[in-house]
Amino acid sequence: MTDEIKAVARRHLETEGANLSLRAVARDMGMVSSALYRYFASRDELLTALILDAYNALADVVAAADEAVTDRSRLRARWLAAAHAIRDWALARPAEYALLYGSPVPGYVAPEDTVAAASRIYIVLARILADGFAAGALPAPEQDRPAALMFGPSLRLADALRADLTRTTSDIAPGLPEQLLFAGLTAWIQLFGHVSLELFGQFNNVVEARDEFFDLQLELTADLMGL
Amino acid sequence: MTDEIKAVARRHLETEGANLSLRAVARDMGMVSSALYRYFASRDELLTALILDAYNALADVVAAADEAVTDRSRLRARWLAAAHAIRDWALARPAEYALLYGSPVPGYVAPEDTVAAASRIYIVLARILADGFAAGALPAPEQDRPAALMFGPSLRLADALRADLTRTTSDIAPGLPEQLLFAGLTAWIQLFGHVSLELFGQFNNVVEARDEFFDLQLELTADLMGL
DNA sequence: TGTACATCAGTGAACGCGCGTTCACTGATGTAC
DNA sequence: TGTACATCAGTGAACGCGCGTTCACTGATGTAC
Repeated sequence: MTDEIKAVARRHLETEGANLSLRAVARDMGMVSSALYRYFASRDELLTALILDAYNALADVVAAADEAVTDRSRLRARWLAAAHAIRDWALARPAEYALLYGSPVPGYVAPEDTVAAASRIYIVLARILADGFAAGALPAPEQDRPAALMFGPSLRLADALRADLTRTTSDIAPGLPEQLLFAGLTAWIQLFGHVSLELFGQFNNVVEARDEFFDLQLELTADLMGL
Repeated sequence: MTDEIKAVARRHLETEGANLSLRAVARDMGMVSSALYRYFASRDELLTALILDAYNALADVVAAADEAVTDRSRLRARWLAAAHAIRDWALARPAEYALLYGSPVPGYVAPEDTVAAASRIYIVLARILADGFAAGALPAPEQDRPAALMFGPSLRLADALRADLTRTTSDIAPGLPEQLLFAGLTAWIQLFGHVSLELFGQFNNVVEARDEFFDLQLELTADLMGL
């Protein structure tokens, strides 16, 4: 029953954005609005449930795409599969993607429990790098490989940033060198930046062949990480 | 007078997001809500005016930052200056940035005239590449330079994408080779992706040393374009 | 097999609020003669 | 210098709507004896 409410609410997100209306949801279900309070204590709680579900659905989809690459040493294939899964999911459920990664909903503050769900996807992505590092398949920062680009003498990490990377590494991918995490964050920005710009309409009148464009961008990010 | 209304409305955007309320704006100005209709025909028209102003303000700031580099051949400095101007502006006016580049406002459709304003900033950015190309200061796609990364044999541009690039080039930076535009688009995604993710809270608990992080990302994008 | 009772999903009315937009109006200011 | 008129910024009431949340309630279903 709460599942049905959430399904209807998700449908409303598509047209109304995050201005989710309890009454409208109830109306769509042929119920009276107060009936929803048997299942959710407030509008914000319903919104939180939707956000949690979305984070988890996305993480599931990405983990499945990664795990579908049975030869775990094919790091590049794993990255491409995971990234495609993210974009496909986002294109299929734009409103839910916007809920997670779009402009913050005014007046809504995400409760603590969303943090863990939000980081699941990052753990999946970081594992690709961590596996590669453990297998010795990623280039060391010094080597003359594409990924080495960013670790030239002029690109020393400041102490504060190094501390961030160390902390995030221990949260998400214990043992991963900070330079690899940095490369991963760069790819992350490129990936989510791409999907967000595309979804939020910034590609209109600029790039229409979006699948091809995305594929090329992905190859770049894979090079950047040395996959 | 319309300026004062817009100023108050901008203040409201900060707290309410795009759920801008005419009545609230009027209240803040000590007026009755219907008085606003002497200046704006509807709520959407006010929103459009705010969006236009924001696009123009951002483009102005970026153009000024670029032009402050008096030696026009210092392409890398010009790119860094422009990019910093974008981020600084976004951090100073997060709500207006979100209005332009965040999730679309449900039910609001931008009228035609916003398109020209929206592309001004791209013209400024593309001019950096165009100047560099005209001066012969940018590496040819074949050269063994960082920017050449993305034009290896495995990264052929599909016809549809090539057509997009040609069209966009003629809109924004006539004469610019499509490979350079592609590099520019990649940098654009990295830049706006970074600013959006940062502003929309995705860096929380991940990267706190954001200025340093941004600087490093920018160096990367500059390398990528061969500046 | 039948009665008494508890559970609990959903109802309907109400509270108090906010919204965009319209419309006839007031009343001050400026202009023309 | 003084009167008549036009302009026009802002008013106030109203329309019709939607919202989240509360509360006492109905009435069907299941359980206990």
